[in-house]
Amino acid sequence: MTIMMKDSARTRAYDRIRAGILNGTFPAGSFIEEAQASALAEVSRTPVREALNQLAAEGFLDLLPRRGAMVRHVTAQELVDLYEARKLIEGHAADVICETDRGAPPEMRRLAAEMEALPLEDALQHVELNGRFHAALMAHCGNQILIRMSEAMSANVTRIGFSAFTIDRDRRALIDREHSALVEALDAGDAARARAILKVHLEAPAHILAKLPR
Amino acid sequence: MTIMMKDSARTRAYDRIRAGILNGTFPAGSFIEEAQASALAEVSRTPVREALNQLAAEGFLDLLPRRGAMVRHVTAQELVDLYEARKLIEGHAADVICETDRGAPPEMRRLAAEMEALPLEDALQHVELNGRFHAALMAHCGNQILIRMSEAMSANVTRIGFSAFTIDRDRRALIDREHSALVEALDAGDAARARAILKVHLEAPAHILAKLPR
DNA sequence: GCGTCTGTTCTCGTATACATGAAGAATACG
DNA sequence: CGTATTCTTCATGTATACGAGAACAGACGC
Repeated sequence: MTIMMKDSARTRAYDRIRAGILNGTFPAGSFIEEAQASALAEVSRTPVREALNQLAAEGFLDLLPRRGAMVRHVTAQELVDLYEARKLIEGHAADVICETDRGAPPEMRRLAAEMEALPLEDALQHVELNGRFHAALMAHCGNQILIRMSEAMSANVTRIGFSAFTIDRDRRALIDREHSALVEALDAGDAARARAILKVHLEAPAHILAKLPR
Repeated sequence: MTIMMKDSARTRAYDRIRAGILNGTFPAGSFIEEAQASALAEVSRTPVREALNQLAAEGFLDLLPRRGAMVRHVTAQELVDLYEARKLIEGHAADVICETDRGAPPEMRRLAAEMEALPLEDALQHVELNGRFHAALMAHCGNQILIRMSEAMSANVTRIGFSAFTIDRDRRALIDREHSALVEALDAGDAARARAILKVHLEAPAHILAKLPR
């Protein structure tokens, strides 16, 4: 859905609950009680329920009838699936950009530079910018449906990123290099190279993260 | 989301409103008033609101703050995008099936046969079975994320199918033939042929429907 | 005659009260 | 002492009441 409203009670509830899931206040497997969330967001249960519904639609929660809203475990399989789907969809976007032959979108280059310039301790910002880098790629695929799907997935990618932002120096340098390489491939209109880069860029982390104890 | 509940007020509201959108009770561009929907589903406004939220998440409605829920127009561009996304995702599913080399899922063959045996006047059933045919293809792609995306899209595909179920005899015969050809290609493990069939199978209707006056 | 302003009305957004069903604890029985 | 059953408690699901903002219509001024 992702219809962003100005500043309603529902939005506050959504934001705070989502943050709570990301930062570990609501750990995976636990139940979010409506009264509890209601107190956290300082609103009544009605907007809380709507926020929970939206979060369930985005894959953060499982709504068990008469039981409540359980924070979903991100399974290893789901993680692999998620990155495979991204590879498929972003690969398509790369194809389209190469076909139009107008080079990489300028935001991608800007974001890649920004990420490289980031101090190592700013891991959260790195995750955030990474999301925007890939969003910039998708934004030029010319297909609103795929863009919406990508947005839906990026929520879960962010979630994983947060839980695994203890990325070492080498790994982050690698990510940045792959981003630069992708931008160059797109500029050259070399679809095959772009796909190859996306393949390693999106396959490796999936398998590394999947093996992580969680 | 697609969390199927047993038989709650929310489910009744969802089903009836959805049917109303499909059958034209709520035409595109019109506003669905909560009181009106509440009377239609014979439940109170609370479950109606939750149903509207879900329908908005699935792309049926636009929720305008302080205005109401407007039934979305399906634009020609959106239609083309939708079919392109399906081609991408179902093409991937075909690849996976061909790689595993276990042939087409038996349900696909069964559904294709069922569709061919259908009397011409049973257009609604044809649309329904068509959805299940493609769902059967997706079910074997081994990626839950892509399956969920496909389900989300199939709602809109059904909607378009309903609005355009004045398909002539020749067109339906063509669809059935393409389905059979797809099953055969999958059985042969011929990924390239399967993709080619999906290409025409999913590109043609998009452009035909996009040109339709609506 | 037209534009604007204001008042009314209608619908949505939120809060709260009530009903229903499930989970857990305590007790009784084997 | 262990197990089954029942009762209590508590959270969710649903209904309803209330307040706020927007659209529309009528009247007034230009």
